[in-house]
Order: sequence, then structure tokens, then C-alpha cells
Amino acid sequence: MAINSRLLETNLIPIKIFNMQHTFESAQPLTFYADYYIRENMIKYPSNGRILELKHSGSINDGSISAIGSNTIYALQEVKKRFRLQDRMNYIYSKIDTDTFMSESIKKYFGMRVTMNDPWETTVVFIISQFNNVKRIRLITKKLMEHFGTPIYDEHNMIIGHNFPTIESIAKASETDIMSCGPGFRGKYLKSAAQTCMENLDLYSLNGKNYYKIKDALMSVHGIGEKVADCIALMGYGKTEAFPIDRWVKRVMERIYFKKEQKIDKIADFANSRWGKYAGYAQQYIFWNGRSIGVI
DNA sequence: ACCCAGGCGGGCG
DNA sequence: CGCCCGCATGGG
Repeated sequence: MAINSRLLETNLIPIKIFNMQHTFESAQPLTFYADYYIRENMIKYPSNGRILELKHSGSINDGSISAIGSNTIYALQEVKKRFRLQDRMNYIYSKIDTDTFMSESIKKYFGMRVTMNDPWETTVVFIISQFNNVKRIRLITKKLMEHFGTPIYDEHNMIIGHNFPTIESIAKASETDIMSCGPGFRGKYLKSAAQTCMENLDLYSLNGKNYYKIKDALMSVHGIGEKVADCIALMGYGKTEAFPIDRWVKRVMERIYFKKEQKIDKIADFANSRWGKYAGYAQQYIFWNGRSIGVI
């Protein structure tokens, strides 16, 4: 309590082992709709009806996040949840640092966190992500927000951004309007997923369920398969045992651990037994490092 | 011009 | 089951 009130007064949230740039850039939901200012080491994004501006200062090992000009109490809980402040990074690193490739990946992207995001927002961005590239996922997501998200105003009544589109707004949108945002063949998945989430599946009732229940429920949605379901389980529900296998992860795993082509199921089993509850963290480092080095 | 991108559903054997 | 194919779109 004493600590909390001090934090509120100073508007500083301590965070150890955190690299904002790697966390932002590594193709997680924030990559697709936030803006990052490298010079200020500041991230800016809409959250729950307001624009949040968060600045990271200090060092990667021992720094702090401050919320600029916004509701401090709200920012405190948002940061705590979004960047998973409950994670003991040294402990997690000790669990996933199993070999030279993992050591190299952790060293290179030290402080990259797995983020915790809204389930619906996570669902949308990862439906868009399929057979797509990071730049275009971002382009499409931003267009959807401008088109379907309600505007956010500053104190002078100027529009300073848009909220993420609600489930309802996508469910009742016309196909033409959705397609004008450039999703291509994923447009039909977006709309039907939104309709399913209105009628048959309450995404928010899945909070607190176990990994398998969440994954099964997600995969019942047309347009969500294994990989996207795992991404949502990991980044939308915080299930760190989820191990999404996309083409990059598959290539790295085959190259580094199997030395030959391998089925997805075998790779998933291997990851589960090797990294267990923190396979999702391992995956994020494998994915991002593998992608950066072009899988050797 | 050609290739690729954080996959998926559908159809076939 | 497992396998293979098409899929919209934009950037390198």
C-alpha cells in the first residue's frame, strides 16, 4: 500500500529486464497497432478509450515506465498486465536457456517480453496475420481501426486516434467495408469470427480456463487453426505453455533441433517436453531470432 | 517479372 | 486420416 501510493505520486512503474523496442517490434499485437518512438523509447497506443503514452527509462536490467499525461492509476494496471510484470524473467530464462541457440537468442533480444493483450484484439490481428507479412498486417489493422474504431479526442476535441474495433462493429459491417481495409481473403474470416463471438462464443468467458479448453474453443471459429489459436492463447490469455508454430519457427526447429524436415505435431511435442510451461517464451525468442538471421 | 509473407479450409485419395 | 492446393495483396 505504501509502495503503491508512492508509485502513484511519482508516476513511475519499476520494471526489471525489459527492452521496449524488442517487445514492440517482435510481431506481437502491439506491433500491429501501436506507434513506437525510438528516440524517446516511447510507445503510444489506444487502450480502453484513451491514448496511452508510455516511456521506458533507465536501463534494461533496472528501469521504469512512466505514463505521460494520462490517468496514472489506469496506466499502472495496464502496464502491469500488458508487460506481464509478474514474470520473473531470470527464472524464465533459466528454464528456456537449454542450448546454444537459445542462449544466443536470449542474449540478442534480452528483455523482450511476451505481452498480454485483449483476446478479441489478439484474435483479429492473428487472423489477419495468416499467409501475410508484418508490414501488411500493421497496415490492415490500422485501416480497420480508422474505419471501424470509435474516435478518441483530446481536451481540445481533436481526434488523436481510434479505438480498436469492437466485436459488434465487425460483425455487422458490410463485406465491402471490410474489404476496403485490404484484408483480402481473410476478410470473410474476420466477419464470421466476429459473428461467432457475438452469438456462440464469449471470448471473455474463456479467461481462467485451461490452455486446452481455450485452444479448442478458439479453433471452433472458422478461420482460426492451430497456429492462430496458439498465438491467441499465448498473447491474449497468457497461456505461456502455448507454442505457436509458424513457417519461421518450423524452419528453425528443423534446422537446429531435428536436422531434417519434421511434422508440426512432432515439433510441438518436442517443444512441450523441452520448455514446458514456458514454451511460449521460448517460441518468441526462436521466432524473432530465427527470422532476423533468415534461419541460417 | 518473380518471390514471399507469424495459415487456413476444402477437396481428394 | 494425410496431403495438396488456392487464396488477395503489397513490398523487395
